[in-house]
Amino acid sequence: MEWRKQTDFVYRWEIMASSARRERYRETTKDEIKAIARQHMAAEGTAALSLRAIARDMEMTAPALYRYFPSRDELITALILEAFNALADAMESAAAQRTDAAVRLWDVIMAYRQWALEHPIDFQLIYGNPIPGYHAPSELTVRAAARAFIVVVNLLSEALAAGALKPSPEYETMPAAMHGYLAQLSQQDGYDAPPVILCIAAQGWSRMHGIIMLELFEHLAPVVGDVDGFFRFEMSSLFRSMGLTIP
Amino acid sequence: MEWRKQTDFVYRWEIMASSARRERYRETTKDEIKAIARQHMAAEGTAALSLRAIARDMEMTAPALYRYFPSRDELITALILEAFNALADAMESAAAQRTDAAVRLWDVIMAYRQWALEHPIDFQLIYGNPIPGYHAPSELTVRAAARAFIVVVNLLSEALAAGALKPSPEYETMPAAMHGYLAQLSQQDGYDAPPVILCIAAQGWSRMHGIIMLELFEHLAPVVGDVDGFFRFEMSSLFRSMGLTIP
DNA sequence: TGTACATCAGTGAACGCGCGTTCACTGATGTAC
DNA sequence: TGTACATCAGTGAACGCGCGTTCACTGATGTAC
Repeated sequence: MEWRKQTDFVYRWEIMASSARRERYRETTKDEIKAIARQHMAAEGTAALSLRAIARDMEMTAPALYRYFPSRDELITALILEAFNALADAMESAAAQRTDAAVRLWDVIMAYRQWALEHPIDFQLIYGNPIPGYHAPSELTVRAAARAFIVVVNLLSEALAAGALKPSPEYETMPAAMHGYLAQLSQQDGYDAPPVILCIAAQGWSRMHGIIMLELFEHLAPVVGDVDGFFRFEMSSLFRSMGLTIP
Repeated sequence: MEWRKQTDFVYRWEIMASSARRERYRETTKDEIKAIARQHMAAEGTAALSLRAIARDMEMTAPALYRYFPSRDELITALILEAFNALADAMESAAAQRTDAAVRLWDVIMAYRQWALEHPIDFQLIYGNPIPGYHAPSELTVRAAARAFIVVVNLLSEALAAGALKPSPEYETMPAAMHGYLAQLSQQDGYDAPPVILCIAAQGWSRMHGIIMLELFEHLAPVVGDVDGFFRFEMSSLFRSMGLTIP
């Protein structure tokens, strides 16, 4: 049966080539589904996502979508994970442009807000109200969310090591429970940074988040007028308090 | 027609008494509708509010609700306005307990977060994703939202006047556009405070908001462990930077 | 006080709509030898 | 290379559900004199 092995090999090649083509087509269609889902959410809000509406826009019938996603919830999960990763990608690529840690940290912060403003729906999807009836598989989302946080933590660590970051003595007054948790967290993968760094990262993150969230829903503009200026001013203040020079 | 006037008077009394009773009943029912609406949103998310579901829970038919609210959107508006006012009430009452301005400011900040945690749905309703298909009448909501902000502004003004609040010189670097807007805003009713104060209020507000929003959707606990401690620590830091003593 | 009338809360049926999901199917494409 | 077979995308009908809103109505309560 020498020839059999031979032909088996050829067939396997052909299978691969063909199924790869099919696979590529599948991925394109999946991407289109997700893109249209995002369009709908942008127009009507995250909670308005509907398989039938997506199918209508794709000139397909609704059951056809079940070839690509086993249910509405799995589609939402895919969108959420993609959003978390896109945000982290944006931050990582911003961090990769320049050299100085403080400058890169600034770039990352600006990239975070920019991504949020350019993808308001994805931002709402990951950080806003949950969609009725949907429950995120937290083991997946927590890990995806951590990626973005780690970018900031690493830059802070770098700045600390370089002596650029000088944490104020007030961090010695950090609550004991929090310090304990952070000390334990710092041993986990991706988080090899002292509690002070993790605390600063959390502060920076929550301050950014507050402004962006208020900005996204138009609560901030009536109060400060120049939201962009306010954001930069607030972040400058944070940098100054850490002894970092503002780019 | 002397007697007519007499009876007219009596009748008007009776009308008042009866219609007042009916009016009271109407208000009770309206309150019940709103309470059940909140229950449903708490269970399923703000976007899941449904008149039919409310009616079912009240053992009524759905059309009956139209005696109390002309449409679903008006019910949502009522809920939003009530939430804004309840939050402002909580803050005002916290501000009224003690005497020292810094202490009262601290109390107000704690009351803000406490209200948010105790009324997560109302908080999402006013500060979270909009409900699909609903558009808030901004002329009403902006004014309702301002009440809470003004409480903080007034306390800061008081602390400034008393010499307790010492704004750092970094406020001189405030963006020009923002400074201009705040200067103009300060002339409006309720806002008689210099730009520095309005800027500090906005900073405090957005910092609180970021933490609470992340906390509400369970994003913060995995990062800092002790959310309560983190919030107090972050607010202490703000107080320290303003020269205010921490209660 | 009694009586005709007006007001009001609430009903039940209906309209027209949209939803997620299932199922048996068709027809095209790829696989096996 | 030709042919039988398997895989896969997509259809169309259906299930059972829920939604906001309208309409003509009933029956209780309040009003007017």
